[in-house]
Amino acid sequence: MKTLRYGPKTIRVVEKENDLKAFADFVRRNRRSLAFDTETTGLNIYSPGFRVRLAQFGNEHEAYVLPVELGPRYVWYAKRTLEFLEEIVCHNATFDLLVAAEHFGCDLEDMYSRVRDVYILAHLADSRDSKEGGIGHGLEALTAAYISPKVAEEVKASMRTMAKELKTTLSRVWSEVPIFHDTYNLYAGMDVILTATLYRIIWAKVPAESQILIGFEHRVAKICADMERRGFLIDVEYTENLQKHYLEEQERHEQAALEMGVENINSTDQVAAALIAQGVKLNEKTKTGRWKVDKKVLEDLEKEGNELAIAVQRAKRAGKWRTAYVDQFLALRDGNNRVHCSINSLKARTARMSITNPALQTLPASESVIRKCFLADDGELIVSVDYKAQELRVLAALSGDPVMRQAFVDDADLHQITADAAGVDRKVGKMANFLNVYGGGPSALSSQAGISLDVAKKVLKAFNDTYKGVSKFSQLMSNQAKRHGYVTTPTGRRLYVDRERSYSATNYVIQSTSRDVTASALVLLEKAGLSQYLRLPIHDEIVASVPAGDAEEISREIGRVMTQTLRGVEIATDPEVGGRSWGSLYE
DNA sequence: TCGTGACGCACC
DNA sequence: AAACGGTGCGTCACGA
Repeated sequence: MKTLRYGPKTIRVVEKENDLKAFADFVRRNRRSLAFDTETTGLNIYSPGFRVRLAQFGNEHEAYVLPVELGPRYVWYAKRTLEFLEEIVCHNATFDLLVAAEHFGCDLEDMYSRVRDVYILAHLADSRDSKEGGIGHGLEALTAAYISPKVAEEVKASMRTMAKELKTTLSRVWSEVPIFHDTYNLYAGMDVILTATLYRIIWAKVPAESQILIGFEHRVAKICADMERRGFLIDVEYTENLQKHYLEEQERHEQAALEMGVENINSTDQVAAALIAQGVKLNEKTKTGRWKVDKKVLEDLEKEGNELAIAVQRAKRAGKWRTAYVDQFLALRDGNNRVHCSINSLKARTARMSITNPALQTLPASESVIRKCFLADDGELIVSVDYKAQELRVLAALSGDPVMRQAFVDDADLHQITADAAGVDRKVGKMANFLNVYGGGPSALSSQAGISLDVAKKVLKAFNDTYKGVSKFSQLMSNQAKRHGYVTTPTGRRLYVDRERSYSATNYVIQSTSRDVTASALVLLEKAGLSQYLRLPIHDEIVASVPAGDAEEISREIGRVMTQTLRGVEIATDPEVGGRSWGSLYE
């Protein structure tokens, strides 16, 4: 056994099977609670080359590092430990627990019932990222804020030195470093010691009114972890054909652009220069003073028949859709052609979820091509259940505005009501409704709707006159934000608001409460025994794959379970049954 | 060679 | 009086 020290902290590295006895004694002494972490070769648990290298367990003072890469005996000890502990403390539990489930054979549900995630606690304490004036939620940022900036810096620096010493890049260190490298082992051990320490400190930082959310968030995280693990089947043949198609299209339009003097279609500077050389008059500049060459500018030029604008647009879209979507789907699939995205069930400052690798919340919805890459399982169909006007219903519920509430009781057309009140088209009424949820002002409405500033002001005034309760509610939220620096949602979540942007308080509360409605739906669906069908949560929508024979019935059942009542307002759902592919819902 | 800001664009 | 909320990702351009 190798012993390493970092100040008063001790890291013991199990080097031989004989050392496991001491580890087992340590676990018995610390049965009540230990922090757990893994070191792996990469972040994609399901990619063919993925390996788990180390498993670490520790308390605030002492850690044990197990070289699970070296044999099943070490893996067995890690597994038994995870089954034995009364409490497992992690940072970003989903990753390490999915590793344990997939590579140690542990039961996800069993582990999650005993797990506490420092990431979740940190988010409940302050949901802001460091860029938004908060602390952030990463282990390094939390260590710097709550333990010591010096420790955080030293741990980070040690990784850089290690990469240099091994003559490799930071991203490759994790798969290439020798398993018993001192710095690597020290880092691995310190991770759990810091996690255990932060756990105690951050518990105390969660506001009293938010503590009710702790159990809830762990449940939601577990359901999302199940979805990640299940994965989403892709149509490989279709996706490969699409890849070829976009590559060909991209090259063809790039060639056309080249002949018109643009070498790099993604360089807005080059495109602007070429357009000006043609005698085109550009009107708008970006805030850093460069010519603005975005979709709208290019579309306007296309209407005038400008060939370069057409080529640039086509090439950009084909390139982006290939690299950001199609290529990624193929690269990220596992051996069974399933894609396992990462779902962060608690991400945004409003607690909204986010999905990455690939970003399945942001696939094009205007066309079905990209979503057609995803399939329901064999013998199943895609089902999508979304909330009807979720955020506006939540706004009606929280503001208590009688006109808006009644509109939803009557299932009336809220956008038309706003439009009629302002004497404008339904389209503008709809924009005004959404803009109000986003905290937008007259200039935003004016440019978005293509109406004059005066008319935009009148429309917003009409909105405020029609829904007086909403105006009052916005005032209240904004005043609370100014007075305390934060607002609290009905679910008990504290949301800090920038003082100079107090107008965003209403949006934060509405967006966050809406997220909690969808997150509650996941918990309700699991309780109802429907969670095995779930594929993705997309803000106000849940995507599922269900047996074809019972698709109609199951979709209605999912819709029923998801339907909730908030302060007397029904947050109603709209179940849809598609075909075999996800894209079938977008045709 | 890397990290970062700006820009643009995909979604709710 | 005026105030557009929340994400992820690819590329370019630039600087350490």
